[in-house]
Amino acid sequence: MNRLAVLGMVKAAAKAAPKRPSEETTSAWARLVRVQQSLLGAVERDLKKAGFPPLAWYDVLLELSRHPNGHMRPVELEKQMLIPQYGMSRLIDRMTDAGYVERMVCPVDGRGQFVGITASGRALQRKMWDVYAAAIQKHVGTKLSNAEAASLCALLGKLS
Amino acid sequence: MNRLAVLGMVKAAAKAAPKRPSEETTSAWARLVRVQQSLLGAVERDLKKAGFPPLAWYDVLLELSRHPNGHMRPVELEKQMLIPQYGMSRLIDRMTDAGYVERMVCPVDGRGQFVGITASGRALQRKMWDVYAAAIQKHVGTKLSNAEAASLCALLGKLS
DNA sequence: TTGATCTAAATGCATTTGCATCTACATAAA
DNA sequence: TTTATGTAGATGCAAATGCATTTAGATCAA
Repeated sequence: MNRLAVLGMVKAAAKAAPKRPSEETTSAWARLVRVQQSLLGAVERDLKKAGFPPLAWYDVLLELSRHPNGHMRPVELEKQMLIPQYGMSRLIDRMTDAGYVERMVCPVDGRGQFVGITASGRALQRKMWDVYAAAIQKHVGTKLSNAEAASLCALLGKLS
Repeated sequence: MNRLAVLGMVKAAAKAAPKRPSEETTSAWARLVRVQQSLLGAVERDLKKAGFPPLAWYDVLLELSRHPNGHMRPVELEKQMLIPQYGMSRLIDRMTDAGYVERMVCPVDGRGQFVGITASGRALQRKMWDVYAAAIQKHVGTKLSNAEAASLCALLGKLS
């Protein structure tokens, strides 16, 4: 964990230097990085304190649980979660060892595979959500009105 | 790096369950995590592509360069950057090996030390800022007006 | 077909992170 | 003082990550 992205001075920005962000842009960036790091850290700590695995595991379980038969291709998961290929491969290793997912043969592509969520994976996802939801509420819900949350969401949407 | 924080369903939120975030809150959270991860990844890639070390190094250099004599206590840096003590200790190791900072004795506390930025550290900070600034502009500046950036910044401020 | 190229996934090896502990000095209480 | 407790920083070891490469199957062109 790290990401602090503090800003460099913007003094020279006025003199028509190309590609220099405005102060508003720079401040927004700095705060985005800082706040997200701090919130994410807090949420991860809450999960760990409750005895749960990291958020990445939850993300995998949720993705899988939302798919038709509870299985997806690793490639899909990579794209969805923005995790590199080898990272996903090993995450699946660990979650398989823990019994929350299982590797299955992929009928449509001999190179590929399906990763399926197990019953205990579904159970874990539900239990984690209790804690995760409480953490989101504590760290975000109590600090923004619904209207503010909605506009934050909209602004962030422009950055995608 | 990972953080995807997808949301769990909020169906039950209406029935007065305690501590459940609203949909607005949950969506804002999900987008915050996702967008920040994706932007930070893009910026880090830009830096690496330009042959520079990770953003954390820049953060250290900038902090140091902004302080009176170019030095700070490691503890201060930890607090500023939200990095754990052992993480900072090792980051300083690496940056010292690379010649960008140096450890100095701390006159006011025999346990502690000062970390000072070197001339080549200052030079690196300036060169990195060129690339970093361009990246911020590309990934944020071109997507938000100054007014939007300012209100994003304000909303994020409420989350601290 | 056959060979060239592309894509899915795994893996060896080096680097980084996390955790727990340790050392050394500081501070405060007896 | 002496002793207990607290704080700054380093470090051994295990786990996770990043990078480069490999294997195996798909796809496409000749």
